[in-house]
Amino acid sequence: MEGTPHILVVDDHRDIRELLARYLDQSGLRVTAAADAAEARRALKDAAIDLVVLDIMMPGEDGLALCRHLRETTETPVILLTAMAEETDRIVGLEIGADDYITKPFNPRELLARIKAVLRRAQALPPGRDVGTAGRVRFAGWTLDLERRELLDTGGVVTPLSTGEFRLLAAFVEHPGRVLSRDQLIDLTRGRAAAPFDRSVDNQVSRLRRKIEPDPANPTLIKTVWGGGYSFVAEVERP
Amino acid sequence: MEGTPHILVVDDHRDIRELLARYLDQSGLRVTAAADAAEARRALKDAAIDLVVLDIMMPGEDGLALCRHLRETTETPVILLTAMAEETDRIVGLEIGADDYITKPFNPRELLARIKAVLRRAQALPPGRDVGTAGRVRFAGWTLDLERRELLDTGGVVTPLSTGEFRLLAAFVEHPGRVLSRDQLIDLTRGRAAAPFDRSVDNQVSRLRRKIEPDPANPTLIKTVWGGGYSFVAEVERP
DNA sequence: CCGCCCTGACACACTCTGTTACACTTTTCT
DNA sequence: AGAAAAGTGTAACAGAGTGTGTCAGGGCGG
Repeated sequence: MEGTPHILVVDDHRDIRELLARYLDQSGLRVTAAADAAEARRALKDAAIDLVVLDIMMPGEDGLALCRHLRETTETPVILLTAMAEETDRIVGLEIGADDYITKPFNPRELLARIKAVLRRAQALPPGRDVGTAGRVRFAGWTLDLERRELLDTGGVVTPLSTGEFRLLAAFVEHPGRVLSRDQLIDLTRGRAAAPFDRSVDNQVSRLRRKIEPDPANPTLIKTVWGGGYSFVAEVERP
Repeated sequence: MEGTPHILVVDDHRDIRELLARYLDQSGLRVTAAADAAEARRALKDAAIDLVVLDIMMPGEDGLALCRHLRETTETPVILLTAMAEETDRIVGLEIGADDYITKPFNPRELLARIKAVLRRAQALPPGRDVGTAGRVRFAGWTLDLERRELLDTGGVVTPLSTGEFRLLAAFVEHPGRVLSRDQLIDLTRGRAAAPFDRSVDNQVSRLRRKIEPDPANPTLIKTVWGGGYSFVAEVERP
């Protein structure tokens, strides 16, 4: 998220859409407006949207469906607009993964406050798209090139990694020292939920250890946390 | 945060406090209640709190002050309770760093939905250097590396600790000289409540003593407090 | 001194994890 | 396109980590 945050407003009511766009624009945010889900998807594809304000009551594709899709495929925060203070709608919205919601009629100032709150929370999140900052990281003598997806040893020789191994290692490198559950690792590496008795992570970890651990039988880089998951304990340097 | 999330409810009104505690408890969460900021601070110190529900209108230390303190010193999410739908209060609350707020009177179901939403977000992993207050501590010749989850003797040789042993030792090191009940230890090490006749802590203490005590039969580091729990009496240095 | 409760130690059952093998899918090569 | 290779998920087994039950020993109150 560089410079001014870019907000996408999705609402089929032209007056509300334009009112919001103008107000947010005057408040120093960049705004793109969309009248339906299709337009919204186009905007999300073309621009680097930082946050979506979404009316859930829309003709055609439902707002909730779009919200769900957003949550499944991206990290972009969503604030829902609900037409009425229908409580079940609210709860469904939050459970579907929206970051916040606000009921019409609402005060633009309050919406702005919520936008800022959500953006502040999301600011710590990775700028998934701009690979420019990805670059290289070093740990325990290894160098991982996140752009070229290559792992180099001290001599600069490439150690081949499969896609899954690379993603797993990248996930670890992005969260050093933190215990990551199998659920979280599956989410980070493949963006989907885990199956009930999913052992695939164990397998990938085992394969990765064989490639990067000095002694795979006594791991010093990827530690197992019994009943919790795995933790990448190596010191990570970002140049 | 593993196991059931532990919620701290802070409200000076006894009826609201107990109503909330009961409702959240029945919803499968663990709950601790506090009547004022002092109690709240104590609870935050003693237990591993995952989220705080905080009334901002309280006698003595202001709720907002406690909120600010939380945000400055920890990552624990906060949901504010505001007595009236005073808009400025709302915005001030969000800008102070609360993760959400709800105005009284409120529906417990909605609060529950918000709690779940905030917890889900908190679990969504801000990347990067998020190791918290980790580091190294030294005691009685041992060095415990909280990041790498390793225990080193005077010669720098690693003494293998299981996950449970490491967590127990970490809990002791974080609260030196303090008597910790079995309940508290289970909360701190596994984030869940204790079973009625839980002897697992005794067992873990026994196993840990065998590894770190010079003479496990006469413990000098982990002292037993008859009828109270255990106390880590070694001097802890944090560099 | 005696009964009671709490604690330490041990054994065992159970759960979780590492590894291997293999089937299935995807990619690469010809 | 088909065949070969690599990558990946599932199943199975062995081993380590952990919780529970039991018994013995020691503190505490009578």
